[in-house]
Amino acid sequence: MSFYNPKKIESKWQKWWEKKRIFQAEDSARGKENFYHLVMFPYPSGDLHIGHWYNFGPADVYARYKRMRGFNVMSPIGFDAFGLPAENAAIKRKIHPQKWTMQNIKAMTKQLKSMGNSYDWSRLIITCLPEYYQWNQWLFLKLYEKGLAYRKKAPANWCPSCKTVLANEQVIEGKCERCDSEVTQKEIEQWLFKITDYAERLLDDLEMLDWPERTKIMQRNWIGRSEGAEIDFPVTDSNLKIKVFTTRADTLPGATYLVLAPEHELLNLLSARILNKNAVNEYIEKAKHKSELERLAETKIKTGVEAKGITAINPYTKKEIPIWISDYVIGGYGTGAIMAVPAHDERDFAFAKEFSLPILPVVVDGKLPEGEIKEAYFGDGVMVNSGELDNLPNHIAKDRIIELAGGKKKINYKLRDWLISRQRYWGAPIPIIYCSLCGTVPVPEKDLPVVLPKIKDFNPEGTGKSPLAKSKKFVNVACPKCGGAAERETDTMDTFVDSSWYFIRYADSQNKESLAEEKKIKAWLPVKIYVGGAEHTVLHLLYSRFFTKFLYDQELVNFKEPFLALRHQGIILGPDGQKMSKSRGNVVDPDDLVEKFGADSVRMHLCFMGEYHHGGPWNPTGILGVHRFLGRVWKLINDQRPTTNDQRQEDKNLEKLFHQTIKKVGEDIEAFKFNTAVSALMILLNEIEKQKSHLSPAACQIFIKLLAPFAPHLAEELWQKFGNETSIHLEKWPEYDEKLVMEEEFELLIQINGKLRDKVVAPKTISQEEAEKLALDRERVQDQLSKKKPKKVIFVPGRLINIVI
RNA sequence: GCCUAGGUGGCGGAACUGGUAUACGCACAGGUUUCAAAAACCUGCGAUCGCAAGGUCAUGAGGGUUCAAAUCCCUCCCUAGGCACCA
Repeated sequence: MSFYNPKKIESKWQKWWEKKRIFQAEDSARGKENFYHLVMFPYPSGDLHIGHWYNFGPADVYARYKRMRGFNVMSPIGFDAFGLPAENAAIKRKIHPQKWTMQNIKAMTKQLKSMGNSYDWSRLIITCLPEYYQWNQWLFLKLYEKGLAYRKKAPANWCPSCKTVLANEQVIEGKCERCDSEVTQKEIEQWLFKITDYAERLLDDLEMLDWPERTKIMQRNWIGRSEGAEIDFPVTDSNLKIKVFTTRADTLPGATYLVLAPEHELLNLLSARILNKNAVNEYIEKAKHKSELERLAETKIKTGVEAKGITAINPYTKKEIPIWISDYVIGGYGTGAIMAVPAHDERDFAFAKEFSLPILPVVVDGKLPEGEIKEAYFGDGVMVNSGELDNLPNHIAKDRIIELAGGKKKINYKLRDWLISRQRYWGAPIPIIYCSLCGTVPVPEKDLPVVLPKIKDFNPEGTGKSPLAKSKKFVNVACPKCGGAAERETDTMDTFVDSSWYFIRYADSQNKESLAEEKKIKAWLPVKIYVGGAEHTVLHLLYSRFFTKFLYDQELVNFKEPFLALRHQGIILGPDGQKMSKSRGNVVDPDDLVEKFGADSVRMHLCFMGEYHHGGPWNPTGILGVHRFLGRVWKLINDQRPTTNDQRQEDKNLEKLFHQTIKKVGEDIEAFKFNTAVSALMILLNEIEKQKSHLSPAACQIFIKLLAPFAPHLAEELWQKFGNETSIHLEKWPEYDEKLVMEEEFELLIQINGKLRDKVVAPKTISQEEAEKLALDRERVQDQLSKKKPKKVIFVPGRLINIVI
């Protein structure tokens, strides 16, 4: 008798699966429906951590289950290989980003293979290779062609000391992470994708997705549709107008001043008329030192300055009102200016209080408040202080006011265009050439890819440009139009561009002629189920949806949404309940666990830990439970491996439990409730052991099959010990008998006044009369009743009877 | 401040549509086995009163609805994740 030794069997089966190409997905398989199962591809940061395992392990349980349910499953894997850490490593450790990245990929591939997941490695994608990113560039050109890629000045975090652009991540409390000097905003020419053109569709199509409701809500909020009106406020003694967006046009009569964002263009146009130029400029300068988040986080104290010398006219009341500047108004949202109605908006109210500005109520519920106004009123009511519209309900007055003020109705979105320019080396070059004669010229398709050149110096250049700008060989190029001297764009693309379409590439990852062959796209896409972290609820998922819709419009794909179903895994914290990090020293290394318990135990423990989307602190001893369980399974099957002509039958109750377990495990995997599926298997094993009876070969094989998605190596070993020569993972999932799942008897609960007093076994179909009789005959019930008459009897068929006295 | 989840034994967590709260596992305690330890196996394990039978109390706190509430409603407290003062 051998002991369960995962080390002996796991690598053996991993190699066998690879050799036999068990998990390589054919583009079509006879009689089988294609099923595209996808996990979010990892960034090659160095080591696979337990969080990766938590994402990939249980997701693979699902993939294997689907395969056994008769689907032709494709489960691909790859690496999201461009990004900031590689460039940081280059600067810090003098190692080329390419080398660093490829080293990490090599190490992580080895770790990934040790998990024994059913990946189709033949479809591997590495986004930093030209054969991948040329299609990034190709997509850029398509977007450019359709007017959806454009260039404009946009702010970037700027460290004046390092003379470099910083990512948000590199700004720590408003300071540069390297040199600690204060970060400011610098306006530079950058490329953007016009995702806002798709706002409506991105919002509407959420309806058709099987996604977690909270993820949909977050996307809806991010897109942020609001219906309102645009109203022009003429500037006094000028032809200029200040455009304002409002959802509460009914409160226009109460707009007692305007507030402009510090970056509002009008401040430049009218700077000559501003009397307190110094104070205004100082305020604008200060605002540049705040990140948008900081500006918006200052909830209580409002700052601002009046632009003295310029005023505007309220287009409804025709009254002259002052113009203020404050950073709680954001340039990038709406029109960058608001009409302030302190009586009916909380923020305006706080601002008006701070600077003693007039507060004029125009909508009241009941009668006009007397004396000082204590808070803003947001509800509905009737108009007051509004001239001819007085006494009209505000929602009726709204349209009249828009009309009278010369405004027009408008739908506004919070969503902003997607800024894809990165002033960095380690990314896909943007395929654009600037010619002094021809202007902006896209690189012709035939010249793709624009290969990222190998350079040696990754330190910032000092002008805010990418380190690529230092490579004369790269920059200087002949204009594709006129042949004259021209220069290449030196910014690279946001890595989110790479990950916004990678799921399509898996359908045909080796294709050299196109992004992917149409036939193959049709065979596999859209993704049936996508599994990954909740940290991607907005950006990655929204960008992927945008790309898909764009490709749909170009008739390059035939589906509108990339991921039909979505599931998130939770975050595993360190044993101390804190986020895992190397500096805290609370990182759980999956390699150690695999070494000690085997991959099967690790993945099964991750399944068993708790609800999949919850996560939580890592329990260092908990894994022993499933490890023991697998050892017991090993012993059970090995001990009583019977001959194939064994005709023994299980006892009735055990047979019933088998069928119930088949049902439960299948349904739970389908619902991503891996924890209760594992528990059901444990209950079944406990019962088998309790009975101490030998199992029939059929029962043994059913048990192994149920275990196969969770502990694939162990299951394969036991399966083939039975004399089977084909992989268990291509076997059919066992069926259950609906009749055997049903119970004929149950424990009737007997309650008195809602308290449980007794139980009695009864047939499932027992009627109320019978149940009542049964209950009232019980001694314990008689004692409780003690001659009192039941007032009321509640009977829940198949469950309980409650006697109220 | 806003949005979204959550809060159940010593711990991770179960609990269908409101119907046996604490499944399954960890830890712990006692036992079997052993020269011994480990492993394995068996038993016990929410709190409290009781010799026991059994009772009473417990799902963040407080109220409510109901024959019956972890589950539904209201108020409050705490934790996590997200955020964009969005006009």
